[in-house]
Amino acid sequence: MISQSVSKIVNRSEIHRLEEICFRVIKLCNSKFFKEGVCIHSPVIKLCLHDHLYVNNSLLSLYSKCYGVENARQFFDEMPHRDVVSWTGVVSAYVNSGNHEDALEMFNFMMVSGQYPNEFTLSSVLRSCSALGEFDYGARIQSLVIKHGLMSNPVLGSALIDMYSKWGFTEEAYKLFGYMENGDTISWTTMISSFVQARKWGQALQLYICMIKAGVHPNEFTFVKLLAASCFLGLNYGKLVHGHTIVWGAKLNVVLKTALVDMYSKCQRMEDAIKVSNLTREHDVMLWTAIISGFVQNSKFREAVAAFHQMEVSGIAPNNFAYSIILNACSSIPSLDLGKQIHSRAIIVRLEDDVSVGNALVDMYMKCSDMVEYGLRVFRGIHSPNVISWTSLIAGVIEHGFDREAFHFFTEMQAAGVQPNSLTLYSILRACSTLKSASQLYKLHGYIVKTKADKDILVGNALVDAYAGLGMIDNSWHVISTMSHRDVITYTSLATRLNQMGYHEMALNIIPRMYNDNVKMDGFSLSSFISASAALASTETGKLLHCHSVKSGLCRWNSVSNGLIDLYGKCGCLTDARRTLQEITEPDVVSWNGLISGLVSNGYISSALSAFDDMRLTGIKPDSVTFLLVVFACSRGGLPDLGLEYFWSMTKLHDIEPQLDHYVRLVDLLGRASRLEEAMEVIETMPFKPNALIYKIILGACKIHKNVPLGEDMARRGLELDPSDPQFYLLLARLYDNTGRSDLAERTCQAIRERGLMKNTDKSPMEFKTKVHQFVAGHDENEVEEENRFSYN
DNA sequence: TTTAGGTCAT
Repeated sequence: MISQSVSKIVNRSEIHRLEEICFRVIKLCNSKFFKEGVCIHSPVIKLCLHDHLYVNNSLLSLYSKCYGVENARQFFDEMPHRDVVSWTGVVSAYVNSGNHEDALEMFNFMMVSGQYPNEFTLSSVLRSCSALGEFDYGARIQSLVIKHGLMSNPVLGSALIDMYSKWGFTEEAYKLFGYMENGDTISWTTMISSFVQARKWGQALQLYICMIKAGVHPNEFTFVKLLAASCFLGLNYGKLVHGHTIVWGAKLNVVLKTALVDMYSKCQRMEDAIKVSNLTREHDVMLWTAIISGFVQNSKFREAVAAFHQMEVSGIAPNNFAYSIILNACSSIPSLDLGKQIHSRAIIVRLEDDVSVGNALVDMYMKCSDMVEYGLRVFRGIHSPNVISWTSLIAGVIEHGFDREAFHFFTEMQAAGVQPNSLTLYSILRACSTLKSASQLYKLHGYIVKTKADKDILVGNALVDAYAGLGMIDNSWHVISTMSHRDVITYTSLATRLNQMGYHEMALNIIPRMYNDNVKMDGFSLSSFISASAALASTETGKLLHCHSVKSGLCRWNSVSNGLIDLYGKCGCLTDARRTLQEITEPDVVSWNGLISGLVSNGYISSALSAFDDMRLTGIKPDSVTFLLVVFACSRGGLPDLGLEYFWSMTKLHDIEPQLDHYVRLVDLLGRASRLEEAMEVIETMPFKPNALIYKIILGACKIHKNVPLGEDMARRGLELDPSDPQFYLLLARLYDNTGRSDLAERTCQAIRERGLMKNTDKSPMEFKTKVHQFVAGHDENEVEEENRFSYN
């Protein structure tokens, strides 16, 4: 219709009138942005109005919107005359299409041509500087802004604030904001956005309060940013901001709804999130993605899958974000079947090549499949793997126990020009501990110091833990001393490692270091310290830690109270152990196991079995550890039939499959009760290969029951398993001694010396001999008991 | 011809 009217006018050769009408039509097309507008570019118009600047500038704008920036550029090049609007038009065309390099190049041409920029040009150029991180260029533009006296222009002010914020210079941005008089909604919102980007949530909210006081009206843009801050400030702030959106009459568009959904889901209020999303019918791909993500964050995986399906049914195609999130849900469930289904859909919708989807697939296969091959195959299919792809791969192979391969991938990643980030380093440092590779650790440490990656506490903590995992405690402390700050994880991981190595006193010495460093204990660290005190049977330290747990309220953590029960049990303070259990609001199976263990190891067999009954009466189901304890209790209490009953009740009543340890206890139970034949039958029929301990137990029992042939057989079978274990000889020597065959006992001790088995111990041959005689004198329980002693932690 | 907003991952 437009082209017809224009043609009619051309035929009548009313050129002046045409100019005016064309100008208006183009303006209309520009503002309405409807496709019919493109007919205006017909050659007739171009010929007739070839040197009409205003018309051409409008046409340029239309070209960039309808035909893309390249055509706009071509049109610009053909223009006989250009003014600041023409130049700005083509610069902003490049900016809007994301061609920031070309935008800056065009701006350079403009300056060379002698054309002065205006505020419109400068704000466009600032956007490009911001996007490209062109610090010096941006600073030059700022000086132009100052030179032209445009600092008070709110548009330029906002663009400068935005640029400084994107570079991470929040303070400079705030200074600029302070210089601006008459800030408008946009400049205030930009500054709030700057604080949010810098993770200064509280300052963002404070600035909002100042904004209201200054009489500037917030709008939906402002609230979107405030809601992002509220996610981290907590639900009360989020609700307050939500209330303000209503008070200030902000338009509940799909963007504001998405921000509200995100806030409620991050505050674990999915019901409210859904309620908000249903307030209006408008849903787009980002809103749906936020909803799906919310369900995943709140571990509602079924609902997440349902929402994904609902989104598709509503006619909105899930994008790469939605696919990544739903694959993440598959990893968390974990469900390989669902993951495979989503994978095939991603292929159908051609999102397979998207790097985010690829990364999520690598992660999903690594977490859901028993084999690393699937994940590796997906990884190899990613065109340009980024640091997240590599980290998913490395963390995945480490999880599958391929620590050595992780190092190969780490090297390959760097060779491909991808630099590791904190999480990559965190993962690879874990592999160092597992591989016990000090040389790799030194290399990594060097790299970390060089790249200043240790500024991230995650990396610093991983380094501390890696050195401690290799037993290099001094190096751990050295790293700690070089860290800019330390947190509770720094000290807890070190304490845990020290406990694992048996350096319990060193673990306890961390407490004053933490105190001096103003690092507060949490439930995890306190549990570690309690466990160190328990291992040392240190009632004094234990009681101090108990006091601390009550004062700090950390006794609410079951792991803390359970540690205390264990501690009191090991110290023989069974009244305290029982009281601690009674003070727990909801004791769990570990709490009860702790009490039973304490009672058994202190010889209170009937009390231990009563505690087992009490536990079941309170509705707590016993676990496999409980049965190790009760069978052991029966063994020590000389109650073989009851022990057998408990043992068989595991499968019959409690659906717990006995493990090798349970069979060891069972053999011990029967051996102590002189039921050696039954014990041997257990060994022959159990679904596990006997271990050395089980032979030692029978061998010990043979001594008591003076069964030399069986004892010799057990020693022979045991030595087949481990010929270098001197205990078999020692136990055999005891058996011979006990049956009056001191000649054979002496010959057996001789064998120990001849075979050089003493080097495995710290003791001299004489001490060994004495020890053997000590056994004979009746203290013989200790030697096997040492290994046989129950440890449930 | 110019300025501010929402969904993902290791």
